[in-house]
Amino acid sequence: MQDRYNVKETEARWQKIWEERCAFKVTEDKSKPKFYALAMFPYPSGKLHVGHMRNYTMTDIVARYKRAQGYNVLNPMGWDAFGLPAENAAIENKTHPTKWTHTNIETMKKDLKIMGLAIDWSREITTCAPEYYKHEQKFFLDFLKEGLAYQKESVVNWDPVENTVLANEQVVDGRGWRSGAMIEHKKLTQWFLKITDFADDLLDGLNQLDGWPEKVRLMQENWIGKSKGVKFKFDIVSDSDDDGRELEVFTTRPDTIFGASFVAISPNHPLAAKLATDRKDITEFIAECNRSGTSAAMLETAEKKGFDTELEVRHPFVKDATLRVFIANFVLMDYGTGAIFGCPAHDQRDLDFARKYNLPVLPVVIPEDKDPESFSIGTEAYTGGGRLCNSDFLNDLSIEEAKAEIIKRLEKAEKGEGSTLYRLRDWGVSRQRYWGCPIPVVHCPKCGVVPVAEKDLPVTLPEDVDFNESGNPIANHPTWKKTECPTCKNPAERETDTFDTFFESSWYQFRYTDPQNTVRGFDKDKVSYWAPVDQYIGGIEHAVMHLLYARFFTRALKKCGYLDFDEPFKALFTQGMVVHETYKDNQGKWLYPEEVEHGSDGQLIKKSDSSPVTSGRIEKMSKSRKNVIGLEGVSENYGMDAARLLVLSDSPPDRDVEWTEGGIEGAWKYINRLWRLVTSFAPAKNTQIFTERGKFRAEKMRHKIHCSIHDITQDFDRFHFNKAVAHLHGISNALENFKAEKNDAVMKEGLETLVMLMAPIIPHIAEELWRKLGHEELLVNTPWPKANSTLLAVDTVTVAIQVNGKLRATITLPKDVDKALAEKTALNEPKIQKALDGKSPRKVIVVPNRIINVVV
RNA sequence: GCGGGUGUGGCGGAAUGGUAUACGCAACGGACUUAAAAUCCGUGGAGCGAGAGCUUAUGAGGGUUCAACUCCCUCCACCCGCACCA
Repeated sequence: MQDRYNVKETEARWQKIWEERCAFKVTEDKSKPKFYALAMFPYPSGKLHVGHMRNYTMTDIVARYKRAQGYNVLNPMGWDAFGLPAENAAIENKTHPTKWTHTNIETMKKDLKIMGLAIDWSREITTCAPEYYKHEQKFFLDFLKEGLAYQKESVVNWDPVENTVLANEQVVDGRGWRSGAMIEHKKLTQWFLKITDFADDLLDGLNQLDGWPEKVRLMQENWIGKSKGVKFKFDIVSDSDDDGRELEVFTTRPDTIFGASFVAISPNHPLAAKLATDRKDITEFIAECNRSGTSAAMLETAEKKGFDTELEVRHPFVKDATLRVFIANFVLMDYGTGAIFGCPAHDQRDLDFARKYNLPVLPVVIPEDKDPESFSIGTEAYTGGGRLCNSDFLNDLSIEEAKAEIIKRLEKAEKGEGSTLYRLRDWGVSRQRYWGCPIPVVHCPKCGVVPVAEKDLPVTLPEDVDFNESGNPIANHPTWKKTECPTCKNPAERETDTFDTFFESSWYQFRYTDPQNTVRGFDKDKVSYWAPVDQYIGGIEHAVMHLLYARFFTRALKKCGYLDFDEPFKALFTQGMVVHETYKDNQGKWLYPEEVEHGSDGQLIKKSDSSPVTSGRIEKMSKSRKNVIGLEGVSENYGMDAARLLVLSDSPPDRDVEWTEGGIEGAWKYINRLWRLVTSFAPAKNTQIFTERGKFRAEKMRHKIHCSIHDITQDFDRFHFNKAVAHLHGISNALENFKAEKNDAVMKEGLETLVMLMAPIIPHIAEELWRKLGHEELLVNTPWPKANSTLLAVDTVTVAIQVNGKLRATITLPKDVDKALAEKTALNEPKIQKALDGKSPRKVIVVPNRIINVVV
């Protein structure tokens, strides 16, 4: 028996052996079923901490488990290397983004390697490398040809002090995060991808994605936001009446037209701009609206404000009735026509607006059981069903009938038409930033926008840029943008915008299938063999944007002939985060967990000066709050197996898990228990004879062993890793108790099964114990155990007996016993007799092998 | 504001509408030890009771059912996303 498990030496040794034997390197092999397991790749932000571990551990389990089941498993890793933090670091630490990014990648790769993941490192990709991004520049040129990319004006957050475009997260309370200046809305010509061309297809495709969580599909469905309604035109009342100006609105509730009490347009509506030309107060109101950020959350939470333009429109169905036109800050130019009519009685926002500006509120839909005379609207709009009233020719119709009637009349009068609208907007991919992939087009004074010739790709980023100047460093570069027009050869300028970093992450899953290809993004045969990804694992925060963009990109690539399928990710799992307590010192500064300890009285104190420390909320591990646990320390003291075990134990994989000192201690103790259990096994050489009782216990043990195989296999298939850990405890506890039986054959079967079952979760110690049990072949090359169905079967079951739904007794019955016999046995049970207290049962419900409920 | 989710012992959590609290952590009692740590054995929702046992409990409040953590309605709290963070 070995006395102690040397975790550091053991983990390092097996990682070396796996690497030396290229255990996880894969190539296309048509003789085996393939399995593509993918973890969302990391942004190289600095150091890896245990908060990052969960995603990789779960993907690793899937990869190892599927491999044991005989699949040819692709499990790659790479770096989502473009992004804003690199530019912030450049400004703050004067480090060039290239250097900062590559240094971080190096550190994080080292961290990833000590986790002992079953990754094919030969396929590593880095998105900021020209070898990677040149292919997406080619894709963009293809998208241009296919009409999937185009330019239009769109609004950005503009910091007038820094002369730069700000991300929504860089706008704090309407001000730039660094300059503190009030931000402005500025219109820029930007590149867009036509994701809306695929709106219906992306929506329909969700039905086929049965390997995705229902909630993510719902979120995408809502994001696409298909809604049927009608677009129609109001005539604008004007003094010089004959110019016949019109205002087009979109509504999903044309049935409520008789309840309309105002019309509202977006501050960015062309009509608003037109009115502003000779009205200073309107210009000011629009400017005020534009001083909040551009994000939906900011716009929607801002106080609802309107400006009465004094303009009026004619009601389309009520002769001589007019509606006032407001400019309102809650009407979005991007959605519909940028103009709406407000029906306060049946829309809460319209009602709030109407009350504020004293506009009429007329109910036009009332619940079936209400009387139109007495029905009135207070502070809450009525959005339910019912029939029409106060609506002329619509009266007494249902909502659906009324909608149809209005559409019919509008179409007949050529004033409008039924139309389907999507909330989904085209994907704006232009970013006025340095650290991204350059958009490969040239602006020529004569030819206009001209794509860069394919032979001239990649358009690489200039290295010598200045981050101290305000504005976009590429645009500021003295020479980089100067080029000649690919068509007319006259002097021209390069596009200085770069791609949104979601561009890189929209196709990286395909690049992994052919990472070294210099000619094209990936080979069609290779992508056809490996893709789509069979199991994708990542955070719920990517539920909509990244995942929707990647789904769109796949369709766009299909249209350009790169591949033959629509969906990039067959199955998706969204894992919860690792959370940790936060600490602040008496100055209110965040402290790292290692700076804090418990004082003699149990209070938290700062190690350096014993000053008091307050513990804050348990939050997602993040550098800014310093509640991070580094990997090295954990690896040094407990090993990665213990860490992997901790992030999987207890909490279900899709919920958060808390990292605590006690938790890692507990995991470490269990690792050691497993070590002692297996290494203390010393088979006797002589033949053993067992008593009847011993044979019975051995039978029980074998039943437990095979139940464990069955349970844990099922747990892995269903992503119930926390239950797999619980079931591992189950079998190891049973084996510990069984030790006393001295039954070597059954004990060996049990221990070997245990080691095979633990392998995907805690691979290092499993490999070590497998060797200790006398196996020469690597455990990573050993097939997954199969449960013996005859050993799984049981002949008796415990059945609960309830009286009026309350548990009164349990009895043991033969499995699948006759219902009548079960009922009779239950009623004869003394405890039941007592509970019945002489009353006779009115009804007895027998659920076979489970429960019997006696109703009196 | 809109959309999506979560809520069960002291703690993390388990439970095809069918014995609520599996498994683990912490705690307590015991063994070993000069002692401690480690390890091993045992106890354990809460309340009442000497005890057999009874009552009560899955965020709050209603409902459906022989039976509800599970299904339905209302509410509360927290978390995620909202299009230039990744």
